[in-house]
Amino acid sequence: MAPELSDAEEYVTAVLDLVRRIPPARAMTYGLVAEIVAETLHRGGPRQVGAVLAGSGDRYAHLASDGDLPWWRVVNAAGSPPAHHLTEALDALRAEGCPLSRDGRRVDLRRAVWFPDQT
DNA sequence: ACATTGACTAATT
DNA sequence: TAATTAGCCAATG
Repeated sequence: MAPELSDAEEYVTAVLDLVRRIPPARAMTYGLVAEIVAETLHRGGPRQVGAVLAGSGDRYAHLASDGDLPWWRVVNAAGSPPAHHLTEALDALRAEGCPLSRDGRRVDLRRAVWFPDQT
């Protein structure tokens, strides 16, 4: 059976599980991820989601299940990927055909945004 | 306890 | 459209 998780681990797990479900060529915003998670855990905000993804490679590596985390599908409210890995994220998004703005520097959220209940 | 920090956001200019 | 500002929530030291 599943091991007991601390509150922090529970939150991290919820975020990672949701992000893993984002289909290729689609995207979610930090705020949207935070809302969905908060529906069940009743805590956290956009900045917490950012903190989880920022630490998914080190601090939370033990919960990140290897490296299969499509972190580039989570962008800010303006559609921009994290500044630290901007080009890498944009390359990945372009590669899977995610709708981008005309200048190709951000996701066209009007077309690409994904909600968990729409498969 | 308190201050700082951040892969955020919405409103304002 | 881009820069600034104030609010936000929880982790960290």
